[in-house]
Amino acid sequence: MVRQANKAKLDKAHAATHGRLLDASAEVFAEVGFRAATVREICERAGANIAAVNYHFGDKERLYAEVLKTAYVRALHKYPVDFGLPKNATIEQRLEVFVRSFLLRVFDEGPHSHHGKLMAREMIEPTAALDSIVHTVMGRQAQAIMNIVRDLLGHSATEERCRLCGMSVVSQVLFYHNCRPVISRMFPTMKFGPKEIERLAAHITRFSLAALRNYSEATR
Amino acid sequence: MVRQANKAKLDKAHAATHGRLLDASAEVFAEVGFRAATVREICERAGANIAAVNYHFGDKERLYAEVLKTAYVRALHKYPVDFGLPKNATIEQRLEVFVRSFLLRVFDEGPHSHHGKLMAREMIEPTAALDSIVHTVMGRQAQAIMNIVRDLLGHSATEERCRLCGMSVVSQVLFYHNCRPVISRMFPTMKFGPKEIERLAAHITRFSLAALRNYSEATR
DNA sequence: TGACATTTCAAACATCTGTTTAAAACTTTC
DNA sequence: GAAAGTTTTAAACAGATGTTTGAAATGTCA
Repeated sequence: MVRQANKAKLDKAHAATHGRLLDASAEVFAEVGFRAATVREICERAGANIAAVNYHFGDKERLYAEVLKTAYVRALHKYPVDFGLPKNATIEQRLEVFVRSFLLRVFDEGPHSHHGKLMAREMIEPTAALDSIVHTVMGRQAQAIMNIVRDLLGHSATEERCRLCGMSVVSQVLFYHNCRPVISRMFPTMKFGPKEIERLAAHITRFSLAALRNYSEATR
Repeated sequence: MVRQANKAKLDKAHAATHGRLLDASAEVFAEVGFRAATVREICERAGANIAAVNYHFGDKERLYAEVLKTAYVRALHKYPVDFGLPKNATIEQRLEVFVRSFLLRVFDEGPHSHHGKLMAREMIEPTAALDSIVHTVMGRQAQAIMNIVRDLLGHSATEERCRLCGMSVVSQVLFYHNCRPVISRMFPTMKFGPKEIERLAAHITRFSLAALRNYSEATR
């Protein structure tokens, strides 16, 4: 039996702990991964009881799925694929904007930004939550870079070639984020602040532009 | 008190289980990662008792460190950076050989080849074992690609530019391996057999050659 | 053969983990 | 204000995990 009447305070309390659990668990999941994260640590950071996760989300796995999805959507909303792109942009601008917003998205580490770390872990150890993401939000990103690449290669380029070249662009962005443990051990001076990210964006755009413009002429 | 005398059978028995433990644990560590791997599973596959890991290696962590190091060294020995490179090779050949042997190394999945998977996990969740690897064996690889890049960019290129371009090459190789869960979900037809790896090597070499040859002319 | 060393073994230990439970605290509704 | 519904709480549960232990088995060597 459901009561439709006014129950503001209860709803507010429910939403409050629900939200605190989401925030806290996003933090913990990003820090140590799904498996190593404990519901005890999550609940402690959320200021909630040990049973809160099961009461509000059913189990740890469904909590994680919700965390991953919202982190992805939020990051894509904060840094859209066409972030600040002028109406009649050149193809060079389109590539640069794609690369820069992608970098900003994965490197963003604000209190509500865990998309980069969470996705990096999904790459190595995928969970069930990854499937729905790939086939919904991620597809649009793939289309965006494929269109840019096709315009640069010329429309006679095969689908496979566009795909490979698209991945060559994407790979460069992900490398700096996902392989940071190795990079920072090998080049300890390398930092990843806003200024450095801008330099990275410039390099990746330049490297990729040179490659795509001269791909057909390059002998193997 | 140490006996120096003939103790062949004991030594053999020791070395045998020691080796079986290394093989079995390499398998398990590669499959599920350090944390999710259980010594029970490892010992079962090795046909050894639960206490074998602690007796032979002290603890799980030291076993892992030995597994990682030997896997890396073995892979680099099987596919050296200059794998089949002729004496007076062109710069194009040097790049292609670097890319191909790198791909073969990370994608190799024989019964004794877990280097790729182990290192992919190290990237996301580094253990203490990574430090020693980076500063020994990995440094040589970095030098190899840096030399190739410098020769292609011209010797006036700055150290930072060579570093960035070197990483742009490396990133493409690692992407196809490390991000395979996403790739195979997005493009289910894509396979990674020997033939496909050869095509990948050709693409990455071609893309990178076009980029490096025209890097200085590319406007941003 | 018998004293000693090494390796293997089954069992137990201590700890940690996600989840469940049943009662308590709180809120809403009438 | 009392009944009903909702959320929180502390405690317990059941299973898994790395490690330890002390005895048994196996090998070495004088």
